This record gives sequence, structure tokens and C-alpha cells, in this order.
Amino acid sequence: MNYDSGRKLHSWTGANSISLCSECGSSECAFGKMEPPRSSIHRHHLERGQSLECHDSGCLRFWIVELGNAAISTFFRDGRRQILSVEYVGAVVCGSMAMEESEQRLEALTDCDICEVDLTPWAHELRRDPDFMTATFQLMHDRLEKSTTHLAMLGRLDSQERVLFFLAEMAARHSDKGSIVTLPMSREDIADYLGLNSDSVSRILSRIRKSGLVRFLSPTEFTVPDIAAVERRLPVAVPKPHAAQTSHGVGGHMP
Amino acid sequence: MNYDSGRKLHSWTGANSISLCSECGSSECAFGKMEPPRSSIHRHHLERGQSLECHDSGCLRFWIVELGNAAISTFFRDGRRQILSVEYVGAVVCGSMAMEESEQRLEALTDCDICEVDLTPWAHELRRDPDFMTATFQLMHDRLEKSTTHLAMLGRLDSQERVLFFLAEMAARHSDKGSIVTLPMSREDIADYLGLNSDSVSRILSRIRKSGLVRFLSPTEFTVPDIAAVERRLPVAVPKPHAAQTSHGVGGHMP
DNA sequence: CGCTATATTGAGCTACATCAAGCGAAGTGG
DNA sequence: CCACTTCGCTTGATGTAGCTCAATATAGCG
Repeated sequence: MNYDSGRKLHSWTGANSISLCSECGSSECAFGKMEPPRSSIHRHHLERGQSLECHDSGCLRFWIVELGNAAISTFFRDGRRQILSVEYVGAVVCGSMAMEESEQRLEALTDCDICEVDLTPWAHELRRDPDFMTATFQLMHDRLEKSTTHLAMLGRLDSQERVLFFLAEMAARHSDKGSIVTLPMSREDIADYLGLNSDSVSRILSRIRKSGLVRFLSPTEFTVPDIAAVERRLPVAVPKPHAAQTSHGVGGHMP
Repeated sequence: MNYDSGRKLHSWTGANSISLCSECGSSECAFGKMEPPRSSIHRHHLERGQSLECHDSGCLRFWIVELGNAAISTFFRDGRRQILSVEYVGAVVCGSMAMEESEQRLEALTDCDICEVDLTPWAHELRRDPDFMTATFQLMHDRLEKSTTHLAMLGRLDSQERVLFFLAEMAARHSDKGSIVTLPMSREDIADYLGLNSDSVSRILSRIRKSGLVRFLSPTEFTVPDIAAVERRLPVAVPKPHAAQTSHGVGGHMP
């Protein structure tokens, strides 16, 4: 692998800014500058509902969401599903954050293009590359942070708070206030993300709509007239997207 | 810092096997071989209920549980508490897995001795040390794995399943079957770990006791006559402790 | 314009929370 | 050494949030 140590992984630290991989057919990508041989890259196209299985084969297999929205989800033996996180365009997912036991998947919430990069063959070099290590560490760290917030929400917020939190999370991804937010997922998916069932989600959304906190244009499009009002109803701050990036980019969690 | 690159961090990979730091007054520790100057080390003694605040000052401040049991917990504005994980002797906690916003703490579930090691001054060297990076990565990875399991549990198990899962988790820490397990925490703490309230926990424990799945010697001591029977009642496998270590020690998530 | 998948809404039930009383073990002070 | 307090656990009675099941309604797509 031809791999220019100076800059190659700089874009890594901004996982969310990664767009499309040149190998994958598009302009730029975390792995673009590494010029990994074609053999290490595969593209997957997933129709909504399809999924890739996560196997525990080391943290050097990465998936990058190129197009659409995906979710990392686990399934219990009896079919219960829990969505662990929602992933947007640019997200980098380490293939084996999976547990040994539980079945874990990257699932397409909408039609998706996923670029798979397997760097296992270069494990030895990468391990001694501080930039690469820092970047993957950061990836893991951000994921843990999100997971922690999500966990606390499931443990201690009631259903109305969960749905409000979810809507606020979605709205927070759009910098411009009052703009139209599009939900990338069904009521069922939202329920599986929030630990509720889809009927309840629907019911609660109606209640929230009637309260005026949120205005729905369609079942999947809404605006938030007053975000502060939403936050005032929640006992936690709603995490701003890229917050981790912005703050850690400077000092960094692993300098 | 005098720091022998060959072996120094070998013990790191087995976070759970770390016992006591020589600087801290005891035999062996992840940082023992690094011989960090005294100035970077502080000991804390915490009475049950006391806690250390996590601040977001980089991931190079570590806490090691030397004695007793602790918990990482978050608090909401209105006082609601969620225990994120229970930490036993030997656990290494990275000070700033905390979020920007939420208040997060390392709390003593029983009286505790905590050794604090601040490696921030050596950030530059450590960053280029593959062993150190691998070890901290592993730390983060294990934590994410636990967090994920916990999250799925909170999202999709009912209260009885949660309590059973908790008991099985505790029992799984003791290799020898049928031995006496001691709960290191109050009903309130268990509730805050499981997203329930303490009355419910107590009630459910009674129900489980009556079912014979678990035998209580005292409110905090029990045995599990048949672990398989407990697992059969759960839709998920109970994570074996050190599983991550054992399996990743060989192949490793980050070789 | 029909058809299918998804969303909404209601009625009824259950699991869990809340509130409140009682109990037992450990600690404290006279 | 024993009364008294305190703290944590247990348990019951009662309310309610959220689930289940079922009946429409609506959206999106051919």
C-alpha cells in the first residue's frame, strides 16, 4: 500500500466530514490518500431493510456510509430489536464493535451505499502509525460518548421525553433554525431506537404535535419553531452533532 | 519519565488483571513499570456515596480502582441518576469519558481507594507509543462493548429480565459454579443501574427467590444453583467477564 | 385511481411506579 | 448493656404509563 504518512489520515479525525471515497467512485474519503489496493475495498448497495452482519474480526474493517441512512442494531434470540445508533452519510463504522454473542448489524434505514475497507493486511504498519491510532481511537471515543447518552436516556427518560429528545437530536443536526427536518426512519425504527413500541411513538408524536412544540408537514417532515422550548422539557442537554469533533479537534482526547 | 518500552504496558492489555500500583503503595499496576513521577499520582479514599467528578480534560487521566467497588454514573438536572457501569478492583477508568454537558462521576458503591494517574504531561511520547495506544484503545473498546450490551438491555428487556441479567452478570464474575456471590451495591444502586426503582428491584428479587432460580443467604449474598436455567430465561447471552481480554489478547481488536 | 405499506387512533390490560407502612440490622448515646 | 435512632430492605395498596390488539386512515407508488 502506497501510503503518504504526512497527510493520509488527517481527514480521519473529522469522521463526520468524510464524504465519498475515490475508490468507491467519488471525490474524497478517509482512505483516499492511503490508496489501498482495490482488493481491500468493496461496495455494498443495500435496499431499505437489508443489512450487513458485523463479525468480530478485528477493528480494521471499516464501513463508510456513502449514501442514505443506516443503523447499527442488535437482535435478541427472540427477535427483539434495539437500534444502537443512527448513522448518516459520512459515518465511519468499525466492523467489529460487535459483541461475541449477540447478533449485530449495519442496517439500511433507507436505501444505502456502503463502502467497505479492510485494512487488516496492513495491521502491522497501521499499529505503529500514531495518526491512524489517534483517529481510530477518536472514532471509538465518539461512539462511546453517544452510546452513553443513549443509555442514560433509555434508563431514565419517560416515553414523551425520549421522543422529544429524539426529535431534538434530529433537529440539532441542521444548523439553521426553523428549517425542515426529515426523519430517515419509520415509526418502528424510531421505537426500536427509543426502546418503545411503534404505536406509542405514533401516539406521542401526535401529542407533541398538538402541543405545538413541533410542526409536522408530513409524517416524516417537521420543523421545530422553538428549540429552546423543547430543551426546557428535557432534564438533559441535547448533544450537538460534531461537538466531539470541534472540541477534541483542538486539545483532543488523545493528543 | 523512565519508561521501559519493552514490557511496560504489557499488563495494560489485561486491564482487569491490574492490581495495585507500586506508587500507590502496592505491588503491581499498569503504571508501575512506567515509573511516573510522584507528582502525577494522587490517591483518593472515598467513603461509600462519595464521588469524583469526571471532567473533560483529555483521556490521559486515569483512575484505577484499588479497593472496593465503584460506579460510573450520570445525573440529570433534576437529580435522576443512571449508573453506566460497575467497576471492580483493578478497573481502569479514563477520567474523561464524560460528556461535555452532563455531569458524570466515579462514585463509591462501597468504601473505595482510587489511584489517579495523570499522564497528560507525557502526551507527546505516549501518542507515538503503539503499545500504549493499543492498550488505551482496548480499554475504550471494552467499555463500548459493555455499554452496548447495557444499552440493549435497558431498551428491550423487561424488569424481571433485567434483574436476572444483573444477577447472572454478577455470578459470571465468579468462575467457580455455585459459589457465593456478594452484591457490592444497594437496591437503590441496582435500580439506577437497571433503569428501575428500588421497590421494584426488591419485589422482583423476592419473586426470583421464590422461583428458586437464586438462593439468598442475606440481602447481599446469593448463590445460583443452575446458571443455565437463568440464561434460559433470558433472550441474550450473559457476557462473560474478561471475555474481551481473552479473545482479543490473541488476535486483538487493534493488533 | 386502486393497492399496499405505514401511520394513526381507540379500548383494555399489565407491568412498573408511587406512596406508605412495617421490619430488621447496625450504630449511638445514656 | 439496653433503649433509641437510622438506614436499608420488604411488602401491600393503588394509580398510571406504555403495551397489545384491532380498526381505520393516510401516503406513496404503480
